[in-house]
Amino acid sequence: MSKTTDKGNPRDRILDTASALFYKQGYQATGINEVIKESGVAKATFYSHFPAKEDLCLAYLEKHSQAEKDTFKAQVSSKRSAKARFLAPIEAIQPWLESNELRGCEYLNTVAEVPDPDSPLRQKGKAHYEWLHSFLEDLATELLDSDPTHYSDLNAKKLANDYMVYLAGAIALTEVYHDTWPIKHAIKQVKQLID
Amino acid sequence: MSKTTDKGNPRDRILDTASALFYKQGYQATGINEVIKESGVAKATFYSHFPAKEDLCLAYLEKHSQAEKDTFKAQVSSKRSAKARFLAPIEAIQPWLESNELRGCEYLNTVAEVPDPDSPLRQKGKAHYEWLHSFLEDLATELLDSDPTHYSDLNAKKLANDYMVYLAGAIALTEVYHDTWPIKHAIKQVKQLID
DNA sequence: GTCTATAGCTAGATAGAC
DNA sequence: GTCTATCTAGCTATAGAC
Repeated sequence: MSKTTDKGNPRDRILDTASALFYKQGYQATGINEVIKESGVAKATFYSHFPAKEDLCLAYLEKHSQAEKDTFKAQVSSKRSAKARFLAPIEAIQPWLESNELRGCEYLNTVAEVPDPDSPLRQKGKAHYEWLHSFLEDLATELLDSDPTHYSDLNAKKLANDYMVYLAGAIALTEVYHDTWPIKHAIKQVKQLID
Repeated sequence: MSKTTDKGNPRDRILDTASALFYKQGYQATGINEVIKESGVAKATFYSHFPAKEDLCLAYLEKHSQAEKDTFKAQVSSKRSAKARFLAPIEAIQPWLESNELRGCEYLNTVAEVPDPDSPLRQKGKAHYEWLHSFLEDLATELLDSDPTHYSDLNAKKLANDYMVYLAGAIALTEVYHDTWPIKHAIKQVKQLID
């Protein structure tokens, strides 16, 4: 329990602890005292880094958002063909859901807990989905440009919209059913969209 | 504020109040004291009807589930063609979302707040989606049987899975974006599935 | 940065008188 | 069924000593 053996600076310890708890238990169900106790910092230290609970949750969402963007970009970069690059994001989601006990998406879950659409927390969630949306639209454009004749009846914007709905539906239902069939189905369907 | 002018018996008043609050504010953010105060009953009266907060939430989910089943059934019954009947559920969802300030689905929202997949609350949510799933599969089967030649390349089970993913994705994203484009897109896509 | 103490409030739930 | 009072516990957040 000595402070020196704990990895990272206090702020990182707080954020890592809070991230795990917010994701596992939810925002409202996680208390500040719990975060402080588990991260092993003093109360004043906590409040010097995060003036309020909402700031902590914002930092958690931001951190996960950055990590997910990096993961998606890396997955896409590792593929050569435009088709494989297009499919990379949704294919990365299944193992991610499985490694998180099918707890679903941190942004969808947080949005569900915060009724006010103007809340900074919801704006953060929306911003992440908007980033993903434009990321997928870029991949769709790249795919369509790679073989204009073959994909002449497809539209990049519409394809990206479709991708988003499949993706969100699969994540939400995988959590509801606590079963992977929805994400497996969505992967098949997104493949079929471009066949 | 006199008790006699309040409509309904105490249990109904409690349940109606709680339903509105749970849906609008969320499960964790809604307090028992708030429900008791707003419904105008005594504390002991409340606890005689609902031994714990979870029981109240279960009753709320059950009530909404029954109402939604009735709505879906009525919408489908009002259509003549198998195609219109098939599309009725998702077409009913857009006005429903709009009339609820795009707050989304009570089951998706509750599932997001309750991490334990074995919780009675989550089981209730799952059961509702399973009912809808089989309802849509019946409509898909009816549609395919109505013109076997035309729909020879479709499969009712797969079609119902697809319908479910579109539907859940549209509801979740409509809440995230606080915009109706996802449900509008999903309606178009489900139509296209059977064209 | 650390610690303890605590304010001020609200939560879920219970008890007793009527 | 009604009411008020209250218990225990937890919460977010602040203050003061080191």
